[in-house]
Amino acid sequence: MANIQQVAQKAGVSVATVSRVMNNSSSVTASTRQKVENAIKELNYEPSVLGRNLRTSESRLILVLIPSISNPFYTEIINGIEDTSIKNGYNILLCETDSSVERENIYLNMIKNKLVDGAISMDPAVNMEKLNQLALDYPIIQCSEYEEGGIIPYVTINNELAAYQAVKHLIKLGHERIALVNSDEKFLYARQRRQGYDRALKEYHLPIREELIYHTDYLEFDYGIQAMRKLLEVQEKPTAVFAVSDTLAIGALKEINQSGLQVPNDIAVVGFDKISFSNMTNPSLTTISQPMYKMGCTAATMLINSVVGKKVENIVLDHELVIRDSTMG
Amino acid sequence: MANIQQVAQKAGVSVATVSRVMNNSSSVTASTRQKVENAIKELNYEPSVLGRNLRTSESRLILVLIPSISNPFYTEIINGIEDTSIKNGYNILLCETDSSVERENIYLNMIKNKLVDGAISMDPAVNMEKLNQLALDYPIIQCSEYEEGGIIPYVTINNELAAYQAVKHLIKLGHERIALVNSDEKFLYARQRRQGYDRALKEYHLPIREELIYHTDYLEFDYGIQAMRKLLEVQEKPTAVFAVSDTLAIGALKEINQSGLQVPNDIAVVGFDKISFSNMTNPSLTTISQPMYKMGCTAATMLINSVVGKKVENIVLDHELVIRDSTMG
DNA sequence: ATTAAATTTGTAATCGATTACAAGTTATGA
DNA sequence: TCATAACTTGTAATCGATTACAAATTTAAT
Repeated sequence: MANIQQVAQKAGVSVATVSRVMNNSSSVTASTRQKVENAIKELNYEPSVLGRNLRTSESRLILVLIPSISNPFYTEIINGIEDTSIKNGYNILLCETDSSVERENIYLNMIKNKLVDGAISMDPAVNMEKLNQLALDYPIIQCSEYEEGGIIPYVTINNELAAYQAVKHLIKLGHERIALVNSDEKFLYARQRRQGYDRALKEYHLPIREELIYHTDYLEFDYGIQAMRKLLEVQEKPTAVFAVSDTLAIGALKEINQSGLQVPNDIAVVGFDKISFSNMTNPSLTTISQPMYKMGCTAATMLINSVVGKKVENIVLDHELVIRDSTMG
Repeated sequence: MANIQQVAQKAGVSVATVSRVMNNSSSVTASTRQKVENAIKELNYEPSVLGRNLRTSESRLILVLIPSISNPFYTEIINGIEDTSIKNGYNILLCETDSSVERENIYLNMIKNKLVDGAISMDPAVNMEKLNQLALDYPIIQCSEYEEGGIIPYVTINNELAAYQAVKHLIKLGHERIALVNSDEKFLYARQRRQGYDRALKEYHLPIREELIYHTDYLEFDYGIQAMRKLLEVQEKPTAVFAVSDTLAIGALKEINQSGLQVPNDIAVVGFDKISFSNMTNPSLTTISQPMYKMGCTAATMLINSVVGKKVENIVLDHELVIRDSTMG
């Protein structure tokens, strides 16, 4: 690969002029510009991003941290982030942390090293201490999961309200024994969805039965199966299940079918996220639709604003209850 | 962020010595090493990857190109790539091309710009001309999809054999009208799987009926539904369907259920890939299991070998037919 | 004690760009 | 025509590391 001096030499100009042509910054005569452009073409020159970034200390690269690429919830968000970033001349660097502090550190250090201009974190298990510390010096946005009262700007939905509406929908259908398949309540979204569940039950004077509340360690299908298996062992079985993710809900669906019961007649199921697969199950899944693409776009916009020095505000987006066959056959 | 000269000054040594401590290359006395390490700790110094890479022209970053993050097929491969990379001191940069030449170029240019040390491509729609040209100068590996007789090393499975076995399985169960839901045969894997399908039918003296072969433009669920809808309109309906991806097969399953027919009694279904969802459908999906994790590991190993200058050979990994409920109720 | 060999440390060039400032060139107006 | 303003171009410093090579120091051998 040719470098800028070779181009300058071939064009018979200085490196400064070549740089000016590349960035069409200050004025260059048409004739010299032509000479330089010819040299560039002849040598097939492309500027070294490394050299440039070292000098300008910007990379036009955005770090996106996700816990796991296998969770379909993130895919739409990422599409939003990517589209918005590219539109603004940034590229994204997608990094899977597996919720491992070690990996997370490797990636977060990129921001200190000027390898990226900022980061969007979507990992609920992120090391908030480290993130807050970094956020003092560098642009960081939290997407979907966040810290209440923290210093890092975030985009999210109203989890409490969404859960409330999901459960209320079940209650309106006549259900009284409604199970909750939640994840670990160390996560804020889990606590918020739990609050919504509680509020709906209280509002309709239904008791909160601990035996109908199950916590899983992970959001994968298998854990949904596990959860449902336990819930079906309860003396008075639930007639409806609200799971805090579609993956869990689909696992539950599978286990209910397996046990010979019918959805929604014997047990109704509601999920959360509206992942694309939620429409492929049999029956199709009632779920809360998060505006995932828009969330991604918003997060990216916020981050880029933050990178260029603008002040950004927290944003709460609207969600929607999507009623399908798993609650109304 | 402190830089190396500040550390040198604080420790009362030269920058060269600091660099030596950082890379524990040549010998440094215990006492000076101590001084430097103290200074590093005090200033909270972390070396600039940009400066280092510019000098050494290596980044210890690997580019991974996938067409779409929403296809679950890639997730396990990526896990394999990531684990192997990290074990060898490399990090990965995951990039979604959406099979867009423009985006692809942006990312592929990173390799010329020394932002990454090499690339693993998994995009069947990749611009082979550009990729081949790059491969002359830089380490590149193709994973899963590849070019026959090309110059780029690849890791894959025997697609023809896998398809042959899948169809043979259906034939052995007594099926004679077996539909094929294929993707565009401009892709090598599609042509190979088609060959396997043809071979199995021929071997058992069954006719190849064009009306039972459907090509889709994309691999998403919706296209499986579309395909099945068409196939159900055929005069003599198929009694079995072989789809070249699980996502398509799951779409087909959904459409069969929707139309009131039973899987596998009315129509049997076989997929390809063994994505994690394939076990969540009702009934669970018979499918070809690709060793995705291992494929990822292999691709990463090959690339790293290539980066350090070793010669690498093409590798064909073993697959497996996983028989589940969608073919044998 | 003296010299040679081995080890440790420092100086300065280098990677490939950008950019302030200086210098050179052209255009403008009296 | 000449002074001045406006515009082009070039020189050289800079970003933050690594690393030959040189210099200084320590160790070993006589």
